[in-house]
Amino acid sequence: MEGKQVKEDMEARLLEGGVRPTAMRLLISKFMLQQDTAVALTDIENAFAKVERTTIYRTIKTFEEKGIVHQIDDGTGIQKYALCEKGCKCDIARDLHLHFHCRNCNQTVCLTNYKLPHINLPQGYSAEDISLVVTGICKKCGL
Amino acid sequence: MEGKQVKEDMEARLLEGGVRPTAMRLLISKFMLQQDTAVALTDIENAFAKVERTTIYRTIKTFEEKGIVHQIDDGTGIQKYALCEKGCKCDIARDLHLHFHCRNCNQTVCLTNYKLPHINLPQGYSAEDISLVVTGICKKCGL
DNA sequence: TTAAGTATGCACTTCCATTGCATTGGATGA
DNA sequence: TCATCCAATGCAATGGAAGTGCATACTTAA
Repeated sequence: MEGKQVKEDMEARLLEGGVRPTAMRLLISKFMLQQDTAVALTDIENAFAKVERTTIYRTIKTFEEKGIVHQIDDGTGIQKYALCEKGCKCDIARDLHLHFHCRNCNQTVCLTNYKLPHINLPQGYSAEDISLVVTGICKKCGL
Repeated sequence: MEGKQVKEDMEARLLEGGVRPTAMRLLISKFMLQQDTAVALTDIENAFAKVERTTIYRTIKTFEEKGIVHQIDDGTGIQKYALCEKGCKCDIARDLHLHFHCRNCNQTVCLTNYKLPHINLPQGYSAEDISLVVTGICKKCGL
């Protein structure tokens, strides 16, 4: 029952984003929903051994274009992704948030409650996107 | 005369950082000093066609370890580097600054006058490094 | 001048992102 | 129901950048 609910939710969300909710896409999006950290392509690949890398790659790209996931560059050089929150428009002031990368466990999390501070820019510069990544030791590793 | 001054300055700076000021290292550091944007390995490689990639790579790594340059991850997936300012200890509150990446000209600059705002973290998390990159249109491209 | 340690050059590997093309599958209209 | 079309998926291959092992050249100090 819970599973079914989740499935329907994700399905609605994909449709809303203009993405056809294929089995593959539901699978991948549900997987991402279950994670509490940002995932790399390889993570998804490992979770679904049978699925082609390319498929995952393109699925994620589609999600990204449609605003279903956002990309995170945590400084490791490996692209990570996390589901956007509901109603997210990736608006700088309202939706973008802080990311934390733990150098010990190598995991990256979205701190969605920690929005970006206001940032001043020199005259003539215009901001379209902001990436704020704090690196250090996370709660789990810091004990 | 100016050139000589620069050379001596850089030499002093390398020595200060505990790096032997070889011809190669002076060359590379001086090149970086002249740039007003962060440079990628490839940029340096192109500037000095005769020099081995690996040498540049290791030179930069050395610089980075000794706190002479800092690495910038501007979201392009390509590592960029810029000289630290004098007296920089890469201290979060005092030295770290904002980076701006222009999606038009693809250049990344250090806005050293724009220090990082204070950032709150959830209980249990500790910050060691912060990367703040704003993407958008720079002054030159925005006209 | 020689020995030791460091820096540089060359060749090679690995990892991940990305693309082209063939194939499958699902929606749609006849 | 069947034919058709387009989107999604799978497979193979490419490309770009980071990184490493080893041989050689250079510097410094004894």
